[in-house]
Amino acid sequence: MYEPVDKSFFEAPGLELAKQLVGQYIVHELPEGRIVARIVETEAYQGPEDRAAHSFGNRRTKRTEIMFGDAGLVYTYQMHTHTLINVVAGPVGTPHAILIRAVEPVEGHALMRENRGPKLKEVDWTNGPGKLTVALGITMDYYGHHWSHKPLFISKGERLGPIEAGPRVGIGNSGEAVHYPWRFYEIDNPFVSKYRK
DNA sequence: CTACTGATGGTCT
DNA sequence: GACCATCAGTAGG
Repeated sequence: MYEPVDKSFFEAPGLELAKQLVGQYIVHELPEGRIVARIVETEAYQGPEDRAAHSFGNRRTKRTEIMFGDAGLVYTYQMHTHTLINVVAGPVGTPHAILIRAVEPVEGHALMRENRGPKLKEVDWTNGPGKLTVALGITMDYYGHHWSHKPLFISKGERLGPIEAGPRVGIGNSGEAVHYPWRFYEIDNPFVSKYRK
């Protein structure tokens, strides 16, 4: 069924990996059941040159430390009241990361509905980086986990439609980096967090 | 459909 | 004490 990808999957350069992640499955195996979701939107953050990255200028703190480690590690962090989740990219010492911005439910719909609340429509369960972690049951405890290991892992999926590149979301004060087209998403997929004019 | 806004708490200086 | 890689709500076209 669903098996983790090989560790070597994560060795691609940051921008390449961000594109390749679109279409892959995130699988979370919980005692209550299995949740599977397809990645439809990602963003690449490439410290130390990227003003918008937490690791800009090789800033190395308790929070960013994991990005200096192996590709494929899980980088979680808190944004206001939400948990956001990333895939570490680049060789050891290069603090790149890919933010998972939106996914599409594949399996475990009942669990996701339970996690997000019975009043919400399915499209609102996972169409944003802070929403999908709640839906999938992902917490800060996964900081430093590896995406090739159970119970939370990336599994081979399929690209269903063409993807498009555009500027990243929510990084207002980042100078030139604001315009870099480092956001990748499946065109017309209803779970993509937002479309720009 | 878009645009704006208040709530929110962890992290870093 | 400032700064957010956000969300849910509301108001209006």
